Amino acid sequence: MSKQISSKMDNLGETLRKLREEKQLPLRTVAAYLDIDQAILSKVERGQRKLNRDQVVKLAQYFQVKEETLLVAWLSDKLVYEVEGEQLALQALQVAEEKIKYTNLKPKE
Amino acid sequence: MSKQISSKMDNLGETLRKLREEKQLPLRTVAAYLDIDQAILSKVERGQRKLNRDQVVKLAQYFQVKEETLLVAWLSDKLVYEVEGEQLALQALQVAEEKIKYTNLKPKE
DNA sequence: TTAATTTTGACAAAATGTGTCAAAACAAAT
DNA sequence: ATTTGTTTTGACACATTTTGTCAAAATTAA
Repeated sequence: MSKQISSKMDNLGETLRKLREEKQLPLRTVAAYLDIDQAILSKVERGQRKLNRDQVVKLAQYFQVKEETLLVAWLSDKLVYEVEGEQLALQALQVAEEKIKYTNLKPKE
Repeated sequence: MSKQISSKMDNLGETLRKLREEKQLPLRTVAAYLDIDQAILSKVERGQRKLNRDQVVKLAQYFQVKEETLLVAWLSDKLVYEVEGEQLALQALQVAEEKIKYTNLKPKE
């Protein structure tokens, strides 16, 4: 069977909420750690706001999870947001992948 | 052999420059059609500025090429820009693809 | 060298992003 | 059922980014 696909698995907001609830922490506490208002964190967890890269990295530390996990969720959320509502989303993603693979292949120039 | 990969093939800027040069048009003319300054178009063709969706659609009309072609180039450029410099770019793109496939699968809810 | 085109960078205006604050809504709770 | 703690909402302010103009500099063609 191939990789499981579920929003719970990959969305940053839901992942963060789950982590926070596991530890029974109020928004207030986690928000304070990030030095932002709890209102923002509430919105982040429900996908209405984005965090910046540094905040995501800090949260990986805080919750003791692999930075990579949260960063991929964060980045892919941004990508999905970018192509939201586009018929050609999938094709664009595939072309973007090829472009990235290509530039990774020859990093010179 | 698989799909050819080259920046010329997929980048919006280079595609537009090629189309414009084929028709021997100065930046001024195409820019006027879009109702923007030629400076912007110059930057677009060299990848220093982005167009918006409507402008891309207008240019497909103008140059008589498939809208889809330019839109995929435009969208994928945006995606590449979004993950520029990220180690996890490829993984994020793949996850984003899965998310899109998934939501396309069940458009309800 | 002139004339046309393209490129560059300083600037302005508009749009978006990022955060605060306080009130409203919700949940637990016994 | 009111209290206490938490979460959600929306109005607001400030900062940053986008999107464009303009004119001068650089480049290309004649």
